[in-house]
Amino acid sequence: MTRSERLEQIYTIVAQIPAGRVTTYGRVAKMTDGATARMVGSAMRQLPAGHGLPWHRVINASRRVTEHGGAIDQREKLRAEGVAFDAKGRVNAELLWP
DNA sequence: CTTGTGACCAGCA
DNA sequence: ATGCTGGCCACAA
Repeated sequence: MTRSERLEQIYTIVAQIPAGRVTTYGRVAKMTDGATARMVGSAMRQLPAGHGLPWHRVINASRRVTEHGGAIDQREKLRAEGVAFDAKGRVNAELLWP
């Protein structure tokens, strides 16, 4: 597997996450062939503008939004899609996409 | 619930 | 080549 092939896999998988659902870095990584969770995070970080990918539907394994530059926007986008956060900032486990 | 530790691997200085 | 750093994860304690 080359680096760009894994990137494509990551993009393809993220693009398949339905609106109003979320998944985790590790889950995306498992669906690819050889990518690690860190690479998924790195891929999301380097996304160009206007990519059209629902990057905001990717959260961490504890069902929280990881602290980073666009975390506020991420929560807002999810909320706009109907993803509810509880008082501790966690999303409902039933919203997880396999 | 919280921390700490080890594993993972692509970039970059 | 080496060393450090990441939108992380699983598994302790």
